[in-house]
Amino acid sequence: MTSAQTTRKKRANGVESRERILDATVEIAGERGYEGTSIAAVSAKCGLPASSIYWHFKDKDDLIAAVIERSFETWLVAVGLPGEDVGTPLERLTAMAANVARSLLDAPDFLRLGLMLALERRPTEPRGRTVFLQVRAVAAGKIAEVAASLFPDLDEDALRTLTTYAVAGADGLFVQREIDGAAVDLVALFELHAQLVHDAAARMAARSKA
Amino acid sequence: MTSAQTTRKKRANGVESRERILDATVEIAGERGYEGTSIAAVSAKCGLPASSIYWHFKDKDDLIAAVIERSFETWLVAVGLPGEDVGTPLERLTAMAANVARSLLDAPDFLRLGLMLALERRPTEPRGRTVFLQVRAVAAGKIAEVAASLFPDLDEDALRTLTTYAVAGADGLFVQREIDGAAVDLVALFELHAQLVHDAAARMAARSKA
Amino acid sequence: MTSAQTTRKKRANGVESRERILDATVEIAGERGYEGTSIAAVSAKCGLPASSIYWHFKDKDDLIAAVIERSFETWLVAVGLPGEDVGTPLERLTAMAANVARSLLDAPDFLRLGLMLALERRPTEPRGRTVFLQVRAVAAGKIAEVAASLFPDLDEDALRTLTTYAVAGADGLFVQREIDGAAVDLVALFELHAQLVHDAAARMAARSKA
Amino acid sequence: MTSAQTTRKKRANGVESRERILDATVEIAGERGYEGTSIAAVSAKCGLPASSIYWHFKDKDDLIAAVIERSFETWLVAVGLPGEDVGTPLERLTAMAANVARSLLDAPDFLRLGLMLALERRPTEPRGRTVFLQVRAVAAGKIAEVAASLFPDLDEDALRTLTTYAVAGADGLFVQREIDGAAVDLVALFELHAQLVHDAAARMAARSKA
DNA sequence: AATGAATGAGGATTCATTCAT
DNA sequence: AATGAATGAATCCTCATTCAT
Repeated sequence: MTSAQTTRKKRANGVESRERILDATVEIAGERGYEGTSIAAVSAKCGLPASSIYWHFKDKDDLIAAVIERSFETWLVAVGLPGEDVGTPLERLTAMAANVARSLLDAPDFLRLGLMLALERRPTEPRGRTVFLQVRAVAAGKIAEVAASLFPDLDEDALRTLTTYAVAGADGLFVQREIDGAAVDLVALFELHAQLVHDAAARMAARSKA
Repeated sequence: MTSAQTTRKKRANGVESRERILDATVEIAGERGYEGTSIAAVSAKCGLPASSIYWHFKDKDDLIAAVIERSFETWLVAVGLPGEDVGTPLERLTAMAANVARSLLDAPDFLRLGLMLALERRPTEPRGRTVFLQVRAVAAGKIAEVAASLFPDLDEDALRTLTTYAVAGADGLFVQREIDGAAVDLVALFELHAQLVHDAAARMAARSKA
Repeated sequence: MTSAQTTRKKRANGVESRERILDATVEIAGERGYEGTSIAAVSAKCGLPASSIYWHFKDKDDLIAAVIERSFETWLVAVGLPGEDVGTPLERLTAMAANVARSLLDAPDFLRLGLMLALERRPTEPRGRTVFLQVRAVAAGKIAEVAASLFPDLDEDALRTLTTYAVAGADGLFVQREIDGAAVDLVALFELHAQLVHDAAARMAARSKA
Repeated sequence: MTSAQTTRKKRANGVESRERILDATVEIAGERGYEGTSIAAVSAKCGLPASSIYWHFKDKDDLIAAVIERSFETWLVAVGLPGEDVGTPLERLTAMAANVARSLLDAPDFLRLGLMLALERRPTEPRGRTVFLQVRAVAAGKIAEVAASLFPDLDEDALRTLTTYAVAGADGLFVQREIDGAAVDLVALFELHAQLVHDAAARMAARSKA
């Protein structure tokens, strides 16, 4: 423990301040979206003056993009890796879906905030939206990978359709959960989703082969 | 040409003004969401001064709620009635889904705006959000009705699960279309969705009977 | 009872509307003063649209002046005439003071509103202020009359000083009552005031005579 | 001349800005009361933009309360301490009254503004009104102290009555001066007031003793 | 690494008033 | 005698951002 820490307790810990700002922003942006997130509100919530926020982030856009980035990374860790390659394709898909569902129960802010941004169509697209779409493309890529490895016979078109449908379903179920809260059994619905996607993939793969 | 038309814009017709305001608001709110919709922007787009907007609507909340209500009604008309009772359940479901998909390509304002509001969690819920959720419940009800008539053996639990899944899928696909634009073949994806929901329903009904 | 009154109940009774507007204005202006009184608020309270208020009154200034005038007239009736010429000067003064005090217990709006206006110093004096000052001059004149008749030896200077002091005391006690409410025994204080003014008058008259 | 003075007005001194805002507000609020005081007008008079005013004061309420507080403190200094304990009670009371009268000729802003606020009865009491009433209670307390020391025989009831009467008289005379301007010899009237209060006190003390 | 103070633009909303009907 | 609709100016206040320290 340095003397600076003991006596002042506030001797400039840049990293910690940055983190405090992001924490505050996540909370507010998750509540009120992009426009609804004001620097003043973030400042009030994190205790640092507004001008300090500008020391850590170029502008509001930058701040929100950073929030999405950080939240996505956190989520990626929470979902975990695809897991071992055991069981039938259906078993493996179902396990993965349940895993994702559980990770979404903590309502990752990047998804809620990102979807809000994605639905907007403002002339100058916020950087946060771009980040979200990239991040989402990464996720879609992983899904496509798994699908391709489980059903090698799928042609490219079918693969894209399935991936789109799989991601869309995940989004929709997440929205449902946001709206109806605990009344929605997210894990069960994701398992159902996995099964239906699996069936569709099997059918498409069979047709492709023929 | 009446004198009213000649004098132009002065001493105007209340109903028409109201409509003009709603038209302008739909456009802006669809683009920028709740907070991003400024009364000044609406005023600029519809040509009426901001103070006149307040003659027709109590406040911004009221205005946006009205927009959602009207847009939903327009959409309901656009989707049309469930259609005739012909064909197999699968054919009928697929036709309905395609219908919904097409209607969403045209008049999706209430959905985009509504989803944005639904994703927010602000402490004092905007009236627009409430309206959207009600309106959405109406839509879910209709779906449940159709499902119950096509698969009378479904128990209540299965019915609720299926409805939730069907609505969630629709939301998700709509979001996908908003994000990726024309690259997404909304009609095809809705047809796929209809098929998967149908298969799931058939399976559940069979299990229920047994 | 005419058929119009029976069937419609709202067949244009100008006088009654005017009265309703004044009633509403008195309440609001008494609460919030001149600037705080908005036509919209008056309209909301009396049920008539704002434009109707402008049918009855030229503008806001006119409306408020009318309120003060009417309230003063009501009050004049409530105070009543100076009463019979019986008893010693002190007795008569005390009786008058008690009378005034009792009339002020209903907190006549013209006084509260008038004092608010009187304390303002805006560049263009509201007509309501002028009306109040006139009305107040009338009241001061009556007091001077009584004093002159009770103490004929008072010279003009002394008379003016006494009148000013008497009126000022009344104002001050009224303000006190407004601030502290029922905790102030207005009648007792007015009686004390009457006695002190009486003593001062007697002393001055004696000095004048000498 | 320091660089700060040369750059002029930029990168300014917080305390001084605050003071400038208060100065401007005192002038305007003294003229037009609470509602009549617009932030835009204050901004114009003090040279700082409206948004800067909000850096120093939470809102208009806060600003006006601060004005009253400061003006009262200024006034307290201007009235000065009760002075030395010399002369008869009457002489001392008269000297104090003249002192107060003179101070009211100079720095009466808090009183004029405060009385305006005191006369209002709006549902949500402005903080400025609360501050004024507190401040006024302090003043009344000092008067009661002096009275008690000059007439130790006064019982509590008499003391309260006298204090109320003394304060009310001061208010009323101040109002009179505001209305009639220089035509009112405030010092002379305060001396008369002091004498009458003195006589009343003496009488009450005698009665109390008996 | 931080922050007190400032600022112009813009936010929603209310104002007193008008006028055709 | 009354009113629905409109309107420009003003209201209070918040916005994102800057910059000297």
